[in-house]
Amino acid sequence: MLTLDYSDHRPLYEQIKEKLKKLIVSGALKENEKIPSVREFAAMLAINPNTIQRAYKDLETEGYIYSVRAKGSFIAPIPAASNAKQVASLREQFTSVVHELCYLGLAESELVRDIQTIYGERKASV
Amino acid sequence: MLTLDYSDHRPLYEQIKEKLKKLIVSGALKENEKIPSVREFAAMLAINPNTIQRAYKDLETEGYIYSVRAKGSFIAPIPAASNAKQVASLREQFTSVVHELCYLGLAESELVRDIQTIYGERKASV
Amino acid sequence: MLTLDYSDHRPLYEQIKEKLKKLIVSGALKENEKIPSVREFAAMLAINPNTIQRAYKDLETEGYIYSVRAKGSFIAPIPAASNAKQVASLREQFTSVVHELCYLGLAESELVRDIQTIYGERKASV
Amino acid sequence: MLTLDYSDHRPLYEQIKEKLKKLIVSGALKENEKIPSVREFAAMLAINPNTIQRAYKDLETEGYIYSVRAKGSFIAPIPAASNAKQVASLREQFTSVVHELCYLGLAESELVRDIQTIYGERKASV
DNA sequence: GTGGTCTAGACCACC
DNA sequence: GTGGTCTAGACCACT
Repeated sequence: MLTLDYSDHRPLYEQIKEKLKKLIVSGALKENEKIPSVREFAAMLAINPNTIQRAYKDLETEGYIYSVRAKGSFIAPIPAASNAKQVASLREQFTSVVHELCYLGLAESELVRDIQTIYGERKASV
Repeated sequence: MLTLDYSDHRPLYEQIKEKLKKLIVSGALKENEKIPSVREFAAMLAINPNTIQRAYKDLETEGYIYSVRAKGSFIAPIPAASNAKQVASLREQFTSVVHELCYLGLAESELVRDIQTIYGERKASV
Repeated sequence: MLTLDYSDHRPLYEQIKEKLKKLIVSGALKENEKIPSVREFAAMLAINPNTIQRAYKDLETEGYIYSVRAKGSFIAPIPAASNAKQVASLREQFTSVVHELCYLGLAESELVRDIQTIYGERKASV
Repeated sequence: MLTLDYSDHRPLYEQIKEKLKKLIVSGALKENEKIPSVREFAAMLAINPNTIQRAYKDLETEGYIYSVRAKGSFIAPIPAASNAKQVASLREQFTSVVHELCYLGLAESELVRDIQTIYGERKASV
């Protein structure tokens, strides 16, 4: 499902969070789909279950997954009303990265094309 | 010139690097412009000169500034042939953020407009 | 493991970087092999741990080693896609040295033989 | 004739030495050709004549140029018996660079071709 | 015990 | 005065 990169300096739970989040926002994991249990996942990655627990808890707080006691954890539905704070923060990150790519000489058209591709995929899958 | 956030968990030199980089790529600091000396900057921020030294050294190896012994440190000219690895890494970050913003429901047009604004400013300043 | 030359005008951390790099590219140190800890190495060379830290950090950003917090530092796997800038710079150095050796009258065949020996060893060890 | 790079961390006289040496070994400057006087050269580069003096003196010691009092400085003839020490040092540098390029995955044939090109040019010019 | 950050203070080369 | 190196010693996060 995903692989760990020990040469990455971030804590393991952050890596796991990020990779799961990517699978969710990219549409690879669908609404209400079941994800592995904490213990299962920990066994698969050969790490401490607490690390998975922490990642799942954070993702639940951020609204990306939900857990049902004795059932397991599932992908949350796409939020209808988006979190304004979260969007603002991401948009700041977005403009920052665009500034840097512009500085490094990447063509504007390439970025616009990337955006169209991403939005196109999403529409198609909905 | 810039302020430090001691509640931020990232190292001080990373914060300094990031903020200087933003000033450079946004065009606020021009080619060959002198930036404060190591000691001067350290005094302004009330931190140890070694911390500034480290930030400057890193920015120099990344190609954003250059230092001349006994002269000072200066903004580097915009790279003609950009580092392919660096661009690739930033572009990955870009698509990742766009995926997330798309998931959260931000309109495609907003992002495209942001890009046009940023590229427009740069053209205007050249 | 290696010795320092205090009569050399270059900084200690540069000497350490260079010698470790030679051990890596010559194949004396294998992928994922553990190298001495920062403190251990510093004690062996009778220098300050910060100097080793600096050498390790530089080698990590250059992609020759990787460090894992609370685990140690290790030889990085051989890069699949090599850094174009780095190769270009080394190749320039290469042609420059060849020009000089040619000027000094060294036979072309000697250089070609050296190259075949080096590439032969690598193939054999893989 | 040559340009200075203030972002280079080496002393100016070393930069000048290196660039002149390259012009000599590459054949761009021929035997007994006159090179600019110390004061002329210093004026051209807008630097202190002492810096040029130092570069010329070093190049003369190493046998690349010779000076005639009241006449000027000239390119020395190609040495018949080469300095064994110098060749050995360059060859060490050579094998070191080749090892690194091999490690980074550059094809053996590319290096051999480079050598053939360089030696070919020299033969043609003699 | 590991890598990593930061401080304080010294010294060097260069100009 | 500048950038740059090195030391000594403290503290942190993570396992």
